[in-house]
Amino acid sequence: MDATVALPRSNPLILRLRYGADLDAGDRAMLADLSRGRRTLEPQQDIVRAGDRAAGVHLVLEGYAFRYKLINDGQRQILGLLLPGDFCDLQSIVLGPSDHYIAALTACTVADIPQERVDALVFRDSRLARALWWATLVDESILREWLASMGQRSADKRIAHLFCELLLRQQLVGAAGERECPLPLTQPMLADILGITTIHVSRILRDLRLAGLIQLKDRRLLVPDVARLRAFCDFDPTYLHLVRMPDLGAAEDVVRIGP
Amino acid sequence: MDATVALPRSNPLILRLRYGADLDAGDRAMLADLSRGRRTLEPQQDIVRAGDRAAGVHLVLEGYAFRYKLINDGQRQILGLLLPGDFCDLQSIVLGPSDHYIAALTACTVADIPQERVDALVFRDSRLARALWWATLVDESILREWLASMGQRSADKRIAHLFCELLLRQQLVGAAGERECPLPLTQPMLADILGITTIHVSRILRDLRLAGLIQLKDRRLLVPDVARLRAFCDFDPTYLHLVRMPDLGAAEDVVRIGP
DNA sequence: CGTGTTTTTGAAAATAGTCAAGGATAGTGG
DNA sequence: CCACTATCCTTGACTATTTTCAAAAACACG
Repeated sequence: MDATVALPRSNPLILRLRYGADLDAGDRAMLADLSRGRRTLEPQQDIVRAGDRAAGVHLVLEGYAFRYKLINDGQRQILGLLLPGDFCDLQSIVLGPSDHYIAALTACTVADIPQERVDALVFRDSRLARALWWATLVDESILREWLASMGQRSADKRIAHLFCELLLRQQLVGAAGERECPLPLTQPMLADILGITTIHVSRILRDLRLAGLIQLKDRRLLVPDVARLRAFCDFDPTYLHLVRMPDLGAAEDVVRIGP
Repeated sequence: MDATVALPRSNPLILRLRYGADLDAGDRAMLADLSRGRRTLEPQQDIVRAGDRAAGVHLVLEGYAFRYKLINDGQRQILGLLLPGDFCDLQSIVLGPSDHYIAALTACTVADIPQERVDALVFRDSRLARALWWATLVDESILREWLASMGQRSADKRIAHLFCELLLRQQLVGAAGERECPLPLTQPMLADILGITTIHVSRILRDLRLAGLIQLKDRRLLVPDVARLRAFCDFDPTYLHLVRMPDLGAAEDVVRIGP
């Protein structure tokens, strides 16, 4: 990491919450302050284990993490991907012991935020509380879209939809270009996201490549024609709730998110 | 709060929130007060439409409702079932326009709660805010379990798991016996919950019946041996978060929830 | 350079979907 | 009370999708 301290400008949490509420400089300072106690994790290292009674909350600052559950005899379902600016387990302060695992997907840095500091934000300051609540509700909304995808979309559209989502979500925190982004997911992991086998993932990715919809190289995804991929899988970003609510103030610094 | 006044004992919201926080009589009175302006809905009638900018929030008091999304050319994925005591759209106060539909499943009565009253609870009173937040987080937890079920469980275990969940959730609000409960879901609806076809649902229900795991009659589910059904589908109710957190006070009136 | 994981492919088997049709059920209006 | 309609439920035969099993090629890393 480079020597000149972490700038609020590039703080992924602040970037993420822009759509959740109209934060002033003081709010942003408080959020930036949450990112202080950072820690680096190896890929595959657990951040939260099912049953853990958390002493605090974790915030992803760099890299990817993911939620998962283990069903039956060790089958893994990945329940969500956590990008920079995403809280891992904000729910634990209210819900108690986690019902699922969270692990680093890539090498990543997370902030460990002590319980009291979160309590102070969530239960006392209503504007920041609202912003944080917004973030967890967007997570829930993504979960609903994944469930709908799993139930109703064919496997190829399911992958395409996931790629559209990841491209967009990474753009939001400045981690992606217009048409390409990091994609540190192996095929076994994609399989555990999509609920299909690794072998099937391989075949479908080949088909998408042959159809000219995507290119994969060096753990990066390139989408030659974003509009075409979106049309293919019927991608509608409404569920990411990136439109600021009118009564929350002027949207001075809203980022453009698409074509 | 004295015993003569309106039914806090049978108020489904109060029953539901027992696990979310330790509410005193005043809290319970406020919650009971939310159930005042009630309205009756026909089956299939929409409560919330995707895109709606809600003027308030809806709470199910009697009957079932359900969330759903429409994908592509009208395929429906059911995203959750709402039982008495469940909020339909608490998220809308923070998230803005809904990204999905909510409709009555059976005839049901809902309370329409104006925005300001919810704001007053959610953003000012921290104990009730916590209880309400807990409820939305349990919803999210159920959603995660459904996603895991969809991705990793075979169709027969998926149905069995859903039945275990419904039996238990209805017991929590006093709507079910030890081994049986209402099941107002048609097979086409089950299909849209489970992401399989109606025909397949029919065949699997027959198999479960033949295996002696369930009985269906008059829109009711009877489970002859709950432990056996739970074992069959690996049902673990942890995800419903029915264990009161230790630091929230004594669990004087916690209900037993299974063997 | 070897070792382990990831990716790819082929062929067989299992699971789930499609098409078609008949029976059951509930509600409607005569 | 009965026909009439619509939806729901069930079954059979066929098809498509996805998994399983097996094996080899590509790649990453110490």
